[in-house]
Amino acid sequence: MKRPTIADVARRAGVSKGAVSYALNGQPGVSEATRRRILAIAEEIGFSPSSAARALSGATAKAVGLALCRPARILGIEPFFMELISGVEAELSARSYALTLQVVADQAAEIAVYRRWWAERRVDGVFVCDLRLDDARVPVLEELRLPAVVIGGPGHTGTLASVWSDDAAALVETVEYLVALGHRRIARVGGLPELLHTRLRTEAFERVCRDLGLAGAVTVPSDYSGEEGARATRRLLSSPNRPSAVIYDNDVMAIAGLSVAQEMGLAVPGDLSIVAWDDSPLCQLVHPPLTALGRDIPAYGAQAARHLLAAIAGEPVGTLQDETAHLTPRGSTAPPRGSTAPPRER
Amino acid sequence: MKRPTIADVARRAGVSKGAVSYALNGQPGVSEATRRRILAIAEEIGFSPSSAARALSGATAKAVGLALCRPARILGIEPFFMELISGVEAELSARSYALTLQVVADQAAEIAVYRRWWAERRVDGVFVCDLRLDDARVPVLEELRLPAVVIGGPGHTGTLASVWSDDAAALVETVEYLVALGHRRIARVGGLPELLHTRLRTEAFERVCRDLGLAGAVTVPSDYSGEEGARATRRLLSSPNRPSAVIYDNDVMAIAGLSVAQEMGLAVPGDLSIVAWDDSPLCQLVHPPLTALGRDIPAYGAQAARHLLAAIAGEPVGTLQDETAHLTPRGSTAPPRGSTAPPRER
DNA sequence: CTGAAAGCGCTTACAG
DNA sequence: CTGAAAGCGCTTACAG
Repeated sequence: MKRPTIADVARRAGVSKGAVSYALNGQPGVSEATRRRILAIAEEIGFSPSSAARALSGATAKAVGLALCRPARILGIEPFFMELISGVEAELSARSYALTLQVVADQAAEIAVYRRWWAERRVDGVFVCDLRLDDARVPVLEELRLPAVVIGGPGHTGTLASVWSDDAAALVETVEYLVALGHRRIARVGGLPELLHTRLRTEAFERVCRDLGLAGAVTVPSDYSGEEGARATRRLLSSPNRPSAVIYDNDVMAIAGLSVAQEMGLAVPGDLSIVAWDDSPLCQLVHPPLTALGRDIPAYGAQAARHLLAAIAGEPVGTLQDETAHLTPRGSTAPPRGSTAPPRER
Repeated sequence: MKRPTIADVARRAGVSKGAVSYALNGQPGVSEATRRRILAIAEEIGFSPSSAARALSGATAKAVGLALCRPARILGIEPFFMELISGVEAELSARSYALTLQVVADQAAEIAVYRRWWAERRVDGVFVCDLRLDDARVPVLEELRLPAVVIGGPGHTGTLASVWSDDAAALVETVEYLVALGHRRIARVGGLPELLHTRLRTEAFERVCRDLGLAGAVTVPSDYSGEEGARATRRLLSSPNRPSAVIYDNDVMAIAGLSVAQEMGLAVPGDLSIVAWDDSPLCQLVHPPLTALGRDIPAYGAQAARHLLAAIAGEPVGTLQDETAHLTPRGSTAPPRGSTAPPRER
């Protein structure tokens, strides 16, 4: 089957190629009647402008890029990215933008991908995930003047646009909730320490624990995998002053932690309360169901996509705050059991 | 920053644009010394050929497409697609191919996406997931002559290339394993009934149960969600002749089933054995860890990608069988407890 | 409101 | 082995 071109449409409509182009792009230069006739013919013969020709004539590539820098094992198990992508897609496809996805091994490879995309004019803009402190990607994207939206923050985004959610506030709320239940020994299994949002959560955790006079507010780092979640939990639970509550930086580690606790003969929530970030259907599949911090990730992705399209359109874009994760109490949290309550601080 | 073009490279190298093109594409027409010099200059000034210009000159778009037709909720929770994408990417990026991802609402939308991609010349080929019986996408792709690799089968792929895995054999192995343990009442919670691989599994299940003289080999359909897995399990376990073993078509439903069993006071594996498809890290996070059918999904994706690139290159490609899922016995399966053994058939 | 033409940045026959 | 040129299918000033 031969692909129809703009010339085919022009011939059948009895107009010039220019007229077809104007009609298709909603530009002035054709009468309303002609425009309608041209559109009908394009539709009839299944014409869509060649994205290559369009991009080459100085218009946009009508594509944006997303590079993901996580090993396959972790990518698969974290619902976050797929949910984010779903939300991004919903917004993009409504405006006929394509999403170009690339899985990369490390930051250097990711930067190389940005440079290549830019040189190839393959994308009009990019999303940046997993922001780090002094992130090397930020100055590169600024230098290339490639429109970008950082998914994360606040801060450390240079002059790039960004969307973020206040994890620190959510963490404080969680600690206060646990303290209200009577917990005094709270620990945390954190995500990758080099990620900014991990750092922000850790700082908020230490601050609120200090403010509330809680001792031993330790954060054990991890790579988000179930194995590390289990290992961290074992370490925490076998320490002399074991915590009565643990906050996990993702759902998978929380579920692993729940297993470990049960394995060690500790009742949840009787002996140990558990809170998971990234509330997902998984949290409700286990017993007891997990108290979790959740928010609408597809909506977050949609927000990021709108922001990026605005940046590409040349609109002034800055920092956009999305909703803060909210706590959904479920069966995995309760007041600490009297018999196992930690000794009162003195 | 101005993007370098082939003319910039040609000028600095003191050769024609044609020579640069030949050098870059490994074509004859330039001496080895000149080629090396040109490549060095391209590297130095960060030149990559414009994908649009390249695509427009009749070369390929250097991109392939993947349309996913599942709701966000399900996409996120199934590690399958992200693992598949990881494997696909590994192969594509090694050959500088981009992956264009699109989430669609239904088959009609998916077909529209294929037609648009084709008309726009946006991709050189596509992957087709979730094959159905009499799948409407197959004749469309044949008509468009858009290179495609169906991920699924066997059969029902028309003249399209495909990669598949023998789910029927894996299912038979699983049933035989359960029967060897002493189970006589085996049920199954299946995936979406309209998907071909669900159908093939169901047929294999019914066949092997008939061959082995097992009664009540029922398959309850589902949408792969934890909720439906839980509902189906409740229904199965409260039937008068409840099964002593259940096979689930994915890991999430198996975990939900485990929860339901424990909720209903049934011991796993004492009162109920559980087997999950799609062995994933999740299966080892729960208690007891789940006996599961697994295979290397990133490798499957890589295989599919190689196959698609071969099809795009015009090589004759057909049907490729990938490894069959293998059963990993873990704590969720055991001989049925004597007291709860089903009455002997007579 | 419409038509003829240049130009985007490549690839690829075609001469030399 | 190299250079000059056509052409891919659009968009967009520029004349009419």
